[in-house]
Amino acid sequence: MYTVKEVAELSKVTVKLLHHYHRIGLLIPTEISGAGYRLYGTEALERLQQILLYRELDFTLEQIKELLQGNPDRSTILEEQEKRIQQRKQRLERIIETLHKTKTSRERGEPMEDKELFKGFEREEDWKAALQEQNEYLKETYDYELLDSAPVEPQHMNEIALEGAAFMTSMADGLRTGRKHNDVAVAALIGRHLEFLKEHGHQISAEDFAAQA
Amino acid sequence: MYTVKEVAELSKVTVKLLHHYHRIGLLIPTEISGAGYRLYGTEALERLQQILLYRELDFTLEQIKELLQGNPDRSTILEEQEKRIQQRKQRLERIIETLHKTKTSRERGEPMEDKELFKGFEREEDWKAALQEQNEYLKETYDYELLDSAPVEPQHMNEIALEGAAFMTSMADGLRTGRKHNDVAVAALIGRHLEFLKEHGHQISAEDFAAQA
DNA sequence: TGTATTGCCTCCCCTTAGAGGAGAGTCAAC
DNA sequence: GTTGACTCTCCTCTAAGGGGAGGCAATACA
Repeated sequence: MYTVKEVAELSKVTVKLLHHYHRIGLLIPTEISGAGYRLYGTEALERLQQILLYRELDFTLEQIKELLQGNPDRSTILEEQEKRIQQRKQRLERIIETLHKTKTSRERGEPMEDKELFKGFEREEDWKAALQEQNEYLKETYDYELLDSAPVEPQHMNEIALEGAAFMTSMADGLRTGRKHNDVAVAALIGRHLEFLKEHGHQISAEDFAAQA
Repeated sequence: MYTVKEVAELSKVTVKLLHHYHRIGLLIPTEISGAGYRLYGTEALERLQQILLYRELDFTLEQIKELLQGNPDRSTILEEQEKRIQQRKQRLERIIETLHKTKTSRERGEPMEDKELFKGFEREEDWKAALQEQNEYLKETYDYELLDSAPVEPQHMNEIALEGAAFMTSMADGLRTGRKHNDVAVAALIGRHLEFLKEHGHQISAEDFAAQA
């Protein structure tokens, strides 16, 4: 059992926030001591983690409350949350792209089109639609190419293509920003990539991958 | 010159927000028409872009105002903004990491340490410090690890590293500029890459390479 | 030329997600 | 038994807008 201050330190939030979440019924302490002190157990901490994740995704506290009460299946929630965070990351990537364009066009003295200035600032719904479009485009070109090789399920291939693209962009980004080869983020990235390949039947040893890389 | 609605559509914000930014003196229209209509020119749009970027980085509007008035050098601002966005992206990556850990430890039924639950939720300053630490740690372990594997000639490794880097950058560049997978330049690039690998004793068939790619 | 629609304005109040602080009780340690 | 750190409730304050009313302005079209 943790007190407010302990929870606050553990989760890097303020005590005020815990009060607030209690008051609005979003995170009720596991137990209240005789003196009225809030005491939180592990399951409350887990709930707090969920809350903070959802908050990171710009859900309102009201929405978070619903999400957490309607759906008791934590794994599904986690899946969803990851998808949304990935989307958000991609949005940031797109903003970075726009930033780059702005910088280079400015160096060259070429003016940018006004509407170009705002790519990446779409609301997430628009953004989702745009992704959808691109996915379809990929599927098409991808299917076309595939006629020469083995037939595949589009669903499956799509997944692979997306993973690959994500991997490449992330790596390229790392190179561009001078992130070191031994950075933890890079290692994690590669780890996931290899795991993904393995899962999809293209096993490759870390050594071979390293040699090629 | 654009009216509020036009600017709103261009930049995907609401008219209300433009009113608001005008009222607090953050974004003053280039001109006010006889009837009191707000009219925005390109330089106002550029300022709006800056504002939205800073907002994305969680600066308060007050801070943004200062940043934009104190420093007239747009390029420096852009540089800074990109750094911060990159940092933010890395923070998201770390959160994703934590999410993954939570998921797998949950699948295996192993409980997670309470404090582990909150990695990635640090405020950005803490977060920067943590990254620094980890980098150093990795550098150490990396050197350490290398002792166990085969000794290599730096000359040779260098060559390979250079080829690899060149290949990656070229590919990344291609992706970024939307060059198609079946572009002749890409094919040539891949051809050279495969040949290089072969020469250096890491033969890989075109099929395997394609599968992995 | 009139009329309808759409767009714009100001003004005022509402909301969300907390932060700040006052005043008072509680706990642990020396 | 006192002190210092911690906790509680209650109240007010803030930032960043959103909603809507009431009233001009501009455009479209018949």
